[in-house]
Amino acid sequence: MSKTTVRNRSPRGLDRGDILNAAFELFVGEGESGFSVRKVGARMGIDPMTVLHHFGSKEELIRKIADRSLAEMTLPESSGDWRADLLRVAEAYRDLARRYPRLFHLHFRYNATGPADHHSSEVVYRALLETGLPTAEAAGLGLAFYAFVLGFALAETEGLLRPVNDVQAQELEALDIEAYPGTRALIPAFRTLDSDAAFHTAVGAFIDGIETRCKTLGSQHKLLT
Amino acid sequence: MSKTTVRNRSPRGLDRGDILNAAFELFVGEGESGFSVRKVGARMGIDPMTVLHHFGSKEELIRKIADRSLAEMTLPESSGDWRADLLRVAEAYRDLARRYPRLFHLHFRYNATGPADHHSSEVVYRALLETGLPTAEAAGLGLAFYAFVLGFALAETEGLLRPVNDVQAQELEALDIEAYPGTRALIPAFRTLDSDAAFHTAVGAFIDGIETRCKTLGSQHKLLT
DNA sequence: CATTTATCTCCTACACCGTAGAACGTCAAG
DNA sequence: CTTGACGTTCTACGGTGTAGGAGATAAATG
Repeated sequence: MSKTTVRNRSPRGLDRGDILNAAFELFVGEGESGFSVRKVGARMGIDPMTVLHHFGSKEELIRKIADRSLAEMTLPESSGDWRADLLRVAEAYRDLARRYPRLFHLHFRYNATGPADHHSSEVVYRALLETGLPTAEAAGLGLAFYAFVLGFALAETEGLLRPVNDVQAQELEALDIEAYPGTRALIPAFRTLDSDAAFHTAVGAFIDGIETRCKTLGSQHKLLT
Repeated sequence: MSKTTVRNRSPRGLDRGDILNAAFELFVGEGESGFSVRKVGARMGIDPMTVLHHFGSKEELIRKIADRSLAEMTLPESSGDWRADLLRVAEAYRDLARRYPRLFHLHFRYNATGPADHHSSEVVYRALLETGLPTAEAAGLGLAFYAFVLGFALAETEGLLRPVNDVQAQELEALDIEAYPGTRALIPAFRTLDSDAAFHTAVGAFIDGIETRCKTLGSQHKLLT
């Protein structure tokens, strides 16, 4: 019955987990462009090919790195208050993005292929089912909520929600006031932008919109019965 | 006055735009991982270093590629109906993502550093100002809307909104029904997922939520005066 | 015990990458 | 014509992922 023998301790005391840790740290520290299998090997004092032997390819190693960071996320359980649950999931992802900004874009690349982190998505789906929406809408809105949260978090790590500095403000001031009145009017707001406030307002708006949708469908349902 | 002499026709009839076109096609066809300066040179029958001479570095060439795809986007003008305007901007980005799926993630990377495509963001900002929200909220919600739209579009290109196939469905069926009742209940909905519907429902919900926010602030304002 | 077998680790080698630096050719201006 | 700026190419360097094979080591089997 020992077709696949997996050693828990390798000859040189190397553990897959140790290599993954080193790779994780390198990725977190240097970003994807500065990440290489050879550097991981160098950090561990082992041959690069040993790294690849344990993970198959660079691609799969990076996937494991992404999984590892997801595992560090502390997710709330469903509480029965679906609005609060959605907000907490969003906050959890945002926290993760802020903790590992150079890593976060991976969750778009890999989570996408199939819901890997079932735990957090379960919270989202359960919350949406609690609203009483039909399953088709709950599924679509659940995934869209996911995409929204990931999008906001990624945009934030990429700097989109940082207050604009003097140089950027002057660039915006240079825009034609006839063609860009809205942008011009908002320049002071961009300078003092509060990303926390933007996050909570936006997530709150989305949640409010879901609630509105429930009421709309609810009243339609009433009319039909 | 001819301090900087820029030839409109180079010795071999090469145009910066032609190189950019070739690079663009290569990127669209092969994706970022299959993209290289050397391949661009090969496609044009020129030395790779000539490519770099015109664009400075691979990084900047990719930035130009991203700009180029943005330029192809057809954006609506502000119509006075802010809800319709927001929806149209969202649709425009979603279209762009579907047209160039291997390219779209670049907009997260580069647009983020500063609102490059002022035209589309102007439509968004003007729409939000029309709602009567205070400028601080309009700015935050505008950027969040942007992030949401980019996030949805990127998630869609990465496959997050595709209907799950038999294999994926079986993976989900294997989840513990006690721990994952929500996910399990939605499996049929995931199999027949309609990404168009999800998009419109989600964007609609966000817009509804913004409207709710307006009313809330409006009534508060009434109370104070 | 000895022997086989599976696994781990390392080495070498290959094809590819971005790009610095210098050389060369070509064109417009003086 | 001379001069100088610019476009193009060549060469070379240090880096990359990883295929293939050779040893080393431990466990399974006789």
